[in-house]
Amino acid sequence: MVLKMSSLFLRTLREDPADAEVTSHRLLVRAGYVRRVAPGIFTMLPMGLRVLRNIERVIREEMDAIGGQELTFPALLPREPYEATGRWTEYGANLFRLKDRRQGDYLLGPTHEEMFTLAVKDMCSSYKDLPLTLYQIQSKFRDEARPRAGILRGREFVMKDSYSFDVDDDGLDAAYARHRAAYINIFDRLGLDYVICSAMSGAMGGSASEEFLALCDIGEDTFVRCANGDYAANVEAVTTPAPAARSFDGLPAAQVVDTPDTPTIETLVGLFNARDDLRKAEGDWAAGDTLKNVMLMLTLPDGKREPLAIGVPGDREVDLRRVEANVAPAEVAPMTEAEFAQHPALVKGYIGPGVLGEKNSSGIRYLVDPRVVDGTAWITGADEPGKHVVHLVAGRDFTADGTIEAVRIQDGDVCPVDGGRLEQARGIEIGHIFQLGRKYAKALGLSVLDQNGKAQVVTMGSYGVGVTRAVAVVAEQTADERGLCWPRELAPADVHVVAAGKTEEIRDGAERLAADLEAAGLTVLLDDRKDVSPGVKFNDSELIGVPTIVVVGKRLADGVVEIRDRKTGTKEEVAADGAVAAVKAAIA
RNA sequence: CGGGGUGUAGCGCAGUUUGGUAGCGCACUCGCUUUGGGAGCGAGGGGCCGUGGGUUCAAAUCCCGCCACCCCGACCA
Repeated sequence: MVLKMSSLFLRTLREDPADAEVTSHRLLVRAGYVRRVAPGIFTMLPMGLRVLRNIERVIREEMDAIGGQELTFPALLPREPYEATGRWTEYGANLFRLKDRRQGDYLLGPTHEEMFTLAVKDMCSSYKDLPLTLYQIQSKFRDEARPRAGILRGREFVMKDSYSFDVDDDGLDAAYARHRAAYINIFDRLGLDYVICSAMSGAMGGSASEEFLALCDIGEDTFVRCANGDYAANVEAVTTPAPAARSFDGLPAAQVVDTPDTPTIETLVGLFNARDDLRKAEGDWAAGDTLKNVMLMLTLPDGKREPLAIGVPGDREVDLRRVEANVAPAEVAPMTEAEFAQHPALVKGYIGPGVLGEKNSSGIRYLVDPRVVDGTAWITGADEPGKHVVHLVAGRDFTADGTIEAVRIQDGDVCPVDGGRLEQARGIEIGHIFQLGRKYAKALGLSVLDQNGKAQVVTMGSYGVGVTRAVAVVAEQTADERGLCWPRELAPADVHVVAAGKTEEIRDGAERLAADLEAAGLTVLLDDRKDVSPGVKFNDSELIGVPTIVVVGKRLADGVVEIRDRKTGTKEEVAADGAVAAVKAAIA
């Protein structure tokens, strides 16, 4: 195929569009791949569509390779199935809802668990029909509060979603593993730099869950990884290795101390360090030796509110997103003054484990950071104005109701796998695999008969790839200061032939070469525009980002054309009559 | 939903402070020249200046309201 730029529906922009900030958005618009229609809604122009289709092809090949069967559900869906699973309301404002002329409720599908589940219910009734993996590549609709970064986060976007159906948990594990391997193949073939992160399965339910995050500074997800490369996790899902419990032997008795004028943890620690009689066994007291108790309110799905106290080392902040992930589906907010007032046992600024806990005077559930293990000694509030308690030992002087991952993760935190140092990085979620379990099958009545003729609720896995997003992420990761720079597998063409010069010889030579390359099975982008100077064509070729560029120009008279590598910038002169072979060699 | 910013030609912008014929660059059309890194000269076409009201002899410009969009945050795949 030869795409002639003289007639191709393509227009490059000399200047950056004013509304584009991030690299991929800027370049995809400038190079004529996409156009914005409305916030978070984009048109794929011919060049953009070619890249999108290439990504889809890679995904189809890998999904088919693990036995996935492709189908397509409508995007316009009736309310009822989503009512049955509760998502008509639970999905919230992000769901595009609409009415038909008879006032019937419809929605634009944000994801299709319900439809897949019902389709399998419709078609399958025996364990012999399973295992089964179905997938589709289709437009999804989510009414994002704030679409951003061009096609990176849109309100309409193409997604590959697949679902596995198994009779038992072993089957689900196997399906999950197959998808994981397929996703690794997909993202490797897309040439992406990514990590696989442990993730929370969240409100969707289910157990195992991993996210594929493409490394990217403009990414919306923060994750941590171990410097040794053996661990990566979404911040919500990071687990803190609990230190071994220590013996109580030889620990001083707890002691209540007057602590006037200690408004901050620093001043508090300073006071204790200044008192010889309150010395720590070794070294000085530090902020991390204090136990800070943070009061929160949970809002449960049924609307009930419930207080929660969280104890963390004083040098750490509480990360509400992590708390929320761990108490899902409840929502979390700091306790208000009015709510404080309803709990007389709480002395603001001096709250300690003395009153916290379901068995103590406040009756408030008390969860602590995993670092608070038996045998650790703390400085914390004494539940009286102006007083703190020191040498308060966990397991001896107080017991919490449990532990919770609540502290904001910091660089240097300990890796739960090998004890190495964790570091934070930003990423963009391009794939997510997780074990849904039986939630949807149960809600929609999907079961099959097993060998014994007994009905078994089917267990499901759910696996997604953001296809539109992948276009942006690949652009983001590969672009340089000159423009886009596609990996071969995804490029809108195999080779970009530039006719640099307006003589008939040059134009004919370029057209002949394009035809020869086409005959050799390559897709060719041919810059045959007349009245466009070579400089413009060179710049456009670099902006557009086809990986191999062949310049047919003044040296054609000597029987020579130039092959350029877009990524490295290297140039090589080859004989014009051997150009096809040279290009094929460059591409291989 | 909170904070900030911007709406003027297809794109990028000036003009608004101090009211008085709507401009510049790119792109587009025609002619001549030019042709290996965003060519030159000449001649053109294209605007309800986001929107509604108000002030005024006169509003892109001043006043009030509304809307849209972008960015940051919250939220979310």
